[in-house]
Amino acid sequence: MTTPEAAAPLRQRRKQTRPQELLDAALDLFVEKGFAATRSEEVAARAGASKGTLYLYYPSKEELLKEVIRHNVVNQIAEGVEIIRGFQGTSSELLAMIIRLWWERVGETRASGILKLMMSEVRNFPEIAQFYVDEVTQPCDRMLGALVQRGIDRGEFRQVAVEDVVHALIAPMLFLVMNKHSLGACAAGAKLDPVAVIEAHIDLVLYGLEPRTTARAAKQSVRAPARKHA
Amino acid sequence: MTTPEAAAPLRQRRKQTRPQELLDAALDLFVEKGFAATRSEEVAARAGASKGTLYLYYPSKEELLKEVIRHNVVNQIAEGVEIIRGFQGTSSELLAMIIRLWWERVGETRASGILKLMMSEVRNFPEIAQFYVDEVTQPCDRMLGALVQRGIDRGEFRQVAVEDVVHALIAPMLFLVMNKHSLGACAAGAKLDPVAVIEAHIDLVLYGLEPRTTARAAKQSVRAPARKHA
DNA sequence: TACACTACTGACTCGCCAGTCATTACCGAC
DNA sequence: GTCGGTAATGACTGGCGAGTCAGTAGTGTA
Repeated sequence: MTTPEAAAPLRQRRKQTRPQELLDAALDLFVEKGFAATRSEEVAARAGASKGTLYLYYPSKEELLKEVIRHNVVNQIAEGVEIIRGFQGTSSELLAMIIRLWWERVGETRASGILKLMMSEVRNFPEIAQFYVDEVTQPCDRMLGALVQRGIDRGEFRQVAVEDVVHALIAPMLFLVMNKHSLGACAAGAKLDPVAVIEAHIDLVLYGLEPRTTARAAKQSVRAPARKHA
Repeated sequence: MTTPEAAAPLRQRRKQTRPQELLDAALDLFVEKGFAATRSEEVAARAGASKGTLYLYYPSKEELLKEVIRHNVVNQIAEGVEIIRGFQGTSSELLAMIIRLWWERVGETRASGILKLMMSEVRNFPEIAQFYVDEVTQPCDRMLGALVQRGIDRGEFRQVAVEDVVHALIAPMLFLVMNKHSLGACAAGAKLDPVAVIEAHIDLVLYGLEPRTTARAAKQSVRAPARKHA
């Protein structure tokens, strides 16, 4: 029962770092347990603060959620746009690079939790949904759409329904992120090897996008009776 | 203040149909609002019953959730296995058929909500997670793995990392279901055309799986420095 | 050392909701 | 029709958790 010689103060005054620490704790817990099932005191505790401190920085649990989203969504798009604009190589290389880069910068990081959070909670917060669609989903679709169109224009990709192919491209990223934050995180035998899946996806898709050069390829594709898009 | 001439009884006795009605109501609400944010009285109300009636059939909210999962998961796999076993045509046709059929029988129906429910809630219920992985995820992976392997064995598909390709195949299904139950359900401009995306996916993937016949195809694929699987 | 200022704390309040159970309404048997 | 059994009800309780605020402890200044 002795006092440690260099006892840290029981209360720490860290006005500068609190907001970020609280946001990080909130993101982790909201992703793990869901918004409604997370108690605000837990968030504070994980950030090393008390409940009162949390409410000092964020006026309500819902505002905290909104701030978590806003904070983690900013800057996720601009970088990708710049990369595409300045890129010199083939569209295949560019597409593969963008996919790998996204996984490295977002998929593997804490920020990927935002995706799960959106999918899980968004129907209870329609304003957040609209914000996310406008600021993330649509810019992202446009960016990838431009990339695929670039490939078609340069003769590197065959003619495809750009908009729909974009969604088929994105899907495995969502799949991996959801796995990481749900089944993969808590059930035996459900954890995937993200890099392997990504490489399989890139391989499949780039080959699938190549201009058709064989007679067999041109006619053997199994088509549906009707297509919506040209 | 007159009594209607053919007044329906204020209390309806329907012991046979109650459980199913309660499960349906619970599934809808859990998918829409999340488990924790759904009040048990809401579930009862949507099923046209009172809270007491709900607890007459299910001992707790959590048991209700488990029953919702169990009830909707049964029989989802067996049918697919039978179709594959008896199929005579090419593996491409089979793969395309399975994907379209799944969308028709599961993706488009209320049962697809189970997928969102699992993704969103499962970390709070590890036993459910394990049950789902054992009963759904893994059988499904094995089934599709067998299908892809069939294609490779018959020379219809090129050599690929079967396990990883399977996940790349499944991903757009998850993507569409999540869209349907989250952003697509509540934000303007986020709704997808599932059939178009599925057809783009099938087209891309079947072409991507074809044996490589051109010299260009064999060498131009953009490969990662290292692959985990053979 | 003393003081003023402010970041921080956690016991408290109050409303909400899971789960209960005494009462009520329905229905088939006679 | 009436009676016994049971399906259904909803007011009630107990506990939990979001949000508050009077008090406390750290920090800069003189």
